[in-house]
Amino acid sequence: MYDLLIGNIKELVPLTEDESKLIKKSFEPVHLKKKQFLLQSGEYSNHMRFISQGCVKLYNLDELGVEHILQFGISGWWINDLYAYLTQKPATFFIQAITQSTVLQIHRDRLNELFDKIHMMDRFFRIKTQNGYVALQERTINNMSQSAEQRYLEFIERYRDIEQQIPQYMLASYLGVTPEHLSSIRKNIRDY
Amino acid sequence: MYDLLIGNIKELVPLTEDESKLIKKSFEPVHLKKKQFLLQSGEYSNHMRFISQGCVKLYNLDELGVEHILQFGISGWWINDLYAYLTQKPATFFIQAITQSTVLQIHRDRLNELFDKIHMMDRFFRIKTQNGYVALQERTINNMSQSAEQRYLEFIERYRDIEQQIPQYMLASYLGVTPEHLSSIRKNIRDY
DNA sequence: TAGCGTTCTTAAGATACCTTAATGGAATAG
DNA sequence: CTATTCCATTAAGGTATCTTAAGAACGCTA
Repeated sequence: MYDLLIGNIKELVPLTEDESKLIKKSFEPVHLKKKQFLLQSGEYSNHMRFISQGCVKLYNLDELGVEHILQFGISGWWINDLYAYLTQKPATFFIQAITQSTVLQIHRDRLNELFDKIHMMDRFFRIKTQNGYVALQERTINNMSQSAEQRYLEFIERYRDIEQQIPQYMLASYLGVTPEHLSSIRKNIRDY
Repeated sequence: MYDLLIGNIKELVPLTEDESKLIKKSFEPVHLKKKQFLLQSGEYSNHMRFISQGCVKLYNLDELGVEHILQFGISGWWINDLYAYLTQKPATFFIQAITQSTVLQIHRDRLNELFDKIHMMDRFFRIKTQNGYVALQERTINNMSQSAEQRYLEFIERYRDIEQQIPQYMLASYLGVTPEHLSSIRKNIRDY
């Protein structure tokens, strides 16, 4: 369980054996049943979270109560309401398990200790956040310049592993269209 | 000119006098005339860039040649084709001056030296990127859940200083609508 | 001062996507 | 095993936004 986490970090920065041990000790596992919440709007987000197993979604509700999925997370991904975590303000997002999941989480205080003890942890999160930023930029550009059909086709090609774990209406929410419209897009594709 | 840069860093992390000097020495100024390019698609982006003065835009062109503005940058902001910078692949974006501008830039090699010499530089860019990520997440949510009119009103309230430096058709591009549509939105607002 | 490029506006017709409502199949709970 | 909820599909009518085209206002520059 912890091997996936340490491996994830070592992909980007070097760690000594002692540092790896210290990191492992700082994370605690959380087990989630399907539909269980890891975070709800209004709560405080005091942990950085790494998905060890399963599939979760990060979403918010607009004034009309409509759900907008900002991000999915599967095994090997980090997920959080980063704004709430950084500012220590109440969360505006929900994080909920789509399937039974296991998450490794570290409290902010402990992570800040790691930042001070291990220079490479600062670097790891810098690079990780940079990569996330780049991915989000690309999504933004795609949302601006592509039709819903193009975005759908790109998603299923790129994230086949996620598509197979989520219901279609959640994918619709992520893509920014209604489930009905996604259904009709799929029909058009079937009919060539 | 360099004071703005050092001040920008010291807002987030502490620096010694020596470190500040080292940082200043590592950045070089670039002067841009209106419409001049700082980076063009296809080129390599080997510098991190800080806008000291003026106003620039980061955009790409889609298959039809339509311009999509991903980000504006004004005095005190960082701007880059981060993907191209990080991967050392050819840029897919353009960075172009909207008004006469001054940019301070640092070469990747020199920045990496700073990362090794000054732990706080890793932290600075970690925090800076986190903040950028959070802002981009919020924009993504807004794009998914709000009408063009709501996005326009939010932009002019939040970024009044940018709005006053850019032509309206560029704002339309940033908001993801046509200039004609933005014009009609403004007409509706005038008429209440 | 005239002329030209740039930017903004207006309007008509086209299209992508939404809303609502109804149906049937699949998954889940009791 | 049955009842119930959840999910995907279909279709009709509505709305937001786009496309195209034209003209007006503004500011450079010759």
